[in-house]
Amino acid sequence: MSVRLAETPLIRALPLFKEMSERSFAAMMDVSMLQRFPARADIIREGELPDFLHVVVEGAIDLFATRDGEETTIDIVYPVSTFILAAVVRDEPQLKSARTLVPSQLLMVPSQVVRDTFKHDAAFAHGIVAELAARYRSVTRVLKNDRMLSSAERLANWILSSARRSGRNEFDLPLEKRKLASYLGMTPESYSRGMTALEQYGVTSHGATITVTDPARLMEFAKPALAADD
Amino acid sequence: MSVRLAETPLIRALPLFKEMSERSFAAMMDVSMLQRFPARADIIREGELPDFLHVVVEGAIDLFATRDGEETTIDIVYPVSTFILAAVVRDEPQLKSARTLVPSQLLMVPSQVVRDTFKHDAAFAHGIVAELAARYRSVTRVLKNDRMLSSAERLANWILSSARRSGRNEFDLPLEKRKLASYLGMTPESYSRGMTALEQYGVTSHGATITVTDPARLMEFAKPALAADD
DNA sequence: CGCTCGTTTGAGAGGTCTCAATTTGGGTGG
DNA sequence: CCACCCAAATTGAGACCTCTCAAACGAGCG
Repeated sequence: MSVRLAETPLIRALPLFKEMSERSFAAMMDVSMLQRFPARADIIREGELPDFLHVVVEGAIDLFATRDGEETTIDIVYPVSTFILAAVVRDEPQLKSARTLVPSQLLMVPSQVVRDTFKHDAAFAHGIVAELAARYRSVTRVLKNDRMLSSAERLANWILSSARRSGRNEFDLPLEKRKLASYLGMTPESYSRGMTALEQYGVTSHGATITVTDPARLMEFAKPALAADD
Repeated sequence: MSVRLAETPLIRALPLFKEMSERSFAAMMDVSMLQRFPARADIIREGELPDFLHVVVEGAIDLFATRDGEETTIDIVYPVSTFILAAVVRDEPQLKSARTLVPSQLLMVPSQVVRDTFKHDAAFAHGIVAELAARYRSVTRVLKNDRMLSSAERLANWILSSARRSGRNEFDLPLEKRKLASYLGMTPESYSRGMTALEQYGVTSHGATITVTDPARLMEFAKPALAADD
């Protein structure tokens, strides 16, 4: 029920924990857990009160909402982001469920400890604020894209960001196409057709590999004003 | 360029400021402004860096995004919420524009002061965190509704929340129908048709007054699982 | 080698939007 | 106080996007 001493330096280096006092940090690690999960493991369920703040140390997490058996992916988080921070802070029911997309390692800090700590440790509070603000802006962007872009445009923008992030014009899908489709707010069928439609704007796709053959043309189509500002 | 002494008690009582130190509060008020705006006044524009954190002391604010001349309302904030907090915290471009819906009074705190203060004042940081988390959850709910509900269902849920908030089965629209439609992610035409469709589920509408004649039936239609949890 | 599950393709239905015309309602000035 | 005017709201018709349902295809794995 506590993080091993050997592993604390890794965690200590994360932005969220970097500036907090040694004392608070030690106390927090003492009651936290660093745990590994296999792929597709359910971590939390929508509607429950948050027991832990989760930090993605390694892997990838799918945050999704459910209704009538349907799922929609709200966000996908990678190291070293947190998830369900807002629910922890407010001690209110979680608005989304979470599961691992790939084998992952999570740091789990008891909710009550998080709340107690940031009341006293201004540096930790600062880290929480920065993280919360980042997550907030992320959903806001998703909402804007959903509201103002067609599915093909959302896809185009996603491809552009991915290419930019990878630094090259060719990259591999980091997740199943159906998950990506859900994240982009569309069905797998629409994703597939969208991909076909983008061929004329300089995108080719072979299996899980996507290649942007004509970035300028793709940008012209995507009008990436929205996704750009992060 | 500073809030008058006589007005500080009002502000001091707000959740965001209630627990901060007297010293920080006084210093902050000294460089902040309390300002009145007429209806439909532009307050901030998407894409700009935030100069001030805004607190809605009185009135109502429309937060919207623009693209190709089209607007979509992302959120509507009432006293005593803040807006563009995330952009202020991260000192990054604002993701949305803001304008007053009705004559409003806003407290404007210079961004830099906000950032400096919450680094040192844990109680203020706590307030910021709570506010940020609340806004975050709010957008998350909007996104979930957009993704998983039909426009009529979104409308039904909104009516149910409004009725619940007012404590009665009858209430007046607090804003233009077109704005409400935009907030709910639909066109004015769809709003109008949606309203007609809801008549069979126990909703009548005369002018700006909406009456829920059969709450049970409306809830059955709306399946308010999503909007409920605030 | 044959499953199984994800992906693609096809056909069709449905929801929402656009454009246009009409009606309603609120505000202003005579 | 009333008539007018403008903007908002409603109604209608049609198009478009996206979804649903079904079937075919393909890749990975036992």
